[in-house]
Amino acid sequence: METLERRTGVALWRQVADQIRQAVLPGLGAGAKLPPETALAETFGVNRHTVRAAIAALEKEGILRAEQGRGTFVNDRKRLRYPIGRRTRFSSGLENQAQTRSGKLVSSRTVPAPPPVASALALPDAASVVELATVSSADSVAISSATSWFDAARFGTIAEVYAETGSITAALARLGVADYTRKSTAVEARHASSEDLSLLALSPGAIVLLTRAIDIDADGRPVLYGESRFAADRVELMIDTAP
Amino acid sequence: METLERRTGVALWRQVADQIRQAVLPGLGAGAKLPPETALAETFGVNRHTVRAAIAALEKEGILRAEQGRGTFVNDRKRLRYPIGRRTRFSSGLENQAQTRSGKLVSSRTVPAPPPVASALALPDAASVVELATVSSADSVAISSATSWFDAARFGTIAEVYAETGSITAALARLGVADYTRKSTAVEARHASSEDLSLLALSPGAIVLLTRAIDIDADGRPVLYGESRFAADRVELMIDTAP
DNA sequence: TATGGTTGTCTAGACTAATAGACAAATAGG
DNA sequence: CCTATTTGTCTATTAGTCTAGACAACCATA
Repeated sequence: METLERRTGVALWRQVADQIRQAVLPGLGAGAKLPPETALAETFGVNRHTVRAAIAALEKEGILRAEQGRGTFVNDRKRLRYPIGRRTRFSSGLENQAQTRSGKLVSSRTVPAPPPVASALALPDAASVVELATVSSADSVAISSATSWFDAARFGTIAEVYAETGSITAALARLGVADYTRKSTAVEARHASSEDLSLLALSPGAIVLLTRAIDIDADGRPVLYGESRFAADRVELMIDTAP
Repeated sequence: METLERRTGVALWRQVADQIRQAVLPGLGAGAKLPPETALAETFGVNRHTVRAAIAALEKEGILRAEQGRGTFVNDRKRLRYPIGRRTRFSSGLENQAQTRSGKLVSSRTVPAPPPVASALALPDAASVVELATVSSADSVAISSATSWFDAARFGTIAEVYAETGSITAALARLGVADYTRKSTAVEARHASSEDLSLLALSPGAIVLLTRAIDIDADGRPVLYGESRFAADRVELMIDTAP
């Protein structure tokens, strides 16, 4: 617990905040009272002001709430479980966990396929692809920010259709893809970029889960290559490996 | 190129180092030459000395090598792809990507099952379980730190057997589980705890991919519940959703 | 209402991080 | 052998982080 490292480029208050978030909070229920600042300062071996900076950061993230004279308390914030399997769909995957789900088009453009995209979609190198930037939300909380690429020859109008429907599944259906399945998913984790910070309304230093996925139609043809960045403090990925 | 965030408790030189490691190096092969410090400073929008601090950190990590008068070069160390599917195994999953794989027992103890463990293993609430803390490495680089729980009534001696073999698969085989498959896997991402920082030799602020998994035997009985924490800068998870 | 416990605010000083500029030292190429 | 390029070292200044102490503001409760 008290293993903080100095002179490593990460401020002590941020290390304390990270440890409180992941080590202290899981042991306490929602609404529980945090130990007083002086006690935390002693257990972490830092000054009380350093603990205060950590708590202020966690307060801005919305997971703590300090009340003068009473103490500091844990806000309830459970993570959504986002299922990933052969039939991965944003909306239906969260339908039991959120009242409303929505997708918003941030931007779209048609570009020559970058090499990894061309290879994922099995297109020639200079092929034209539609690039969609979207943000998906559940109960009006932004969950993920995604960039998706589609073969422009086959799905040239998908941006307009997505803007109307707010759903990839619905947009593909209207463009003739009755069904599609997940071919592969890779997962990484990194610090959120400044763009994702604003799209997902995160605080600096926040983590995103990044998935890179290929979806194929019933004939096995790739229809979509996408990179999704999930706010790691709002979502966990539930991987379904059932046959 | 991503923008840098100021006043977030993470020093600019560390952010630059993280971005060079994650974004710049994958685009360059082993032995490639990095752009000169002045050019990097300009693209990142920081002072040359800040870039130098970042390069010095990456040099200490062993992934860069600066030579006066010539330039700075990549020592290559690409991310491993760790496959997750119905038959997830540490060693065989990485056999094509690393010369040597090994598992080391950090500690073990027998405890009453915490509620989530009992529920995952389908055991009564007060059942006794063996808790194993292990670190797995590939080519002598620590890849993941794991905590695994086993029914003590069935696998009471697994700690000793694991310590000998360095492999969960081998240990289970010797205890009568000829085969097992992955029932479920959940993936989260978080900042590394101080314990994982030291076990995985990471720098503070580093990210880990956390998987929580249940493995079952041929009869469908849970044999193991485990939490693995992968160093996110060394591994990506490759999810196999094939039938 | 008096008291002890807790968070909020302020000041001050030591240390770390970031910027800026100048020049030395080593290398590669003409 | 020059010259341009690149990394290495040094000094100085400004901004941010951490520590230390003191006290105010607020709350619960005896």
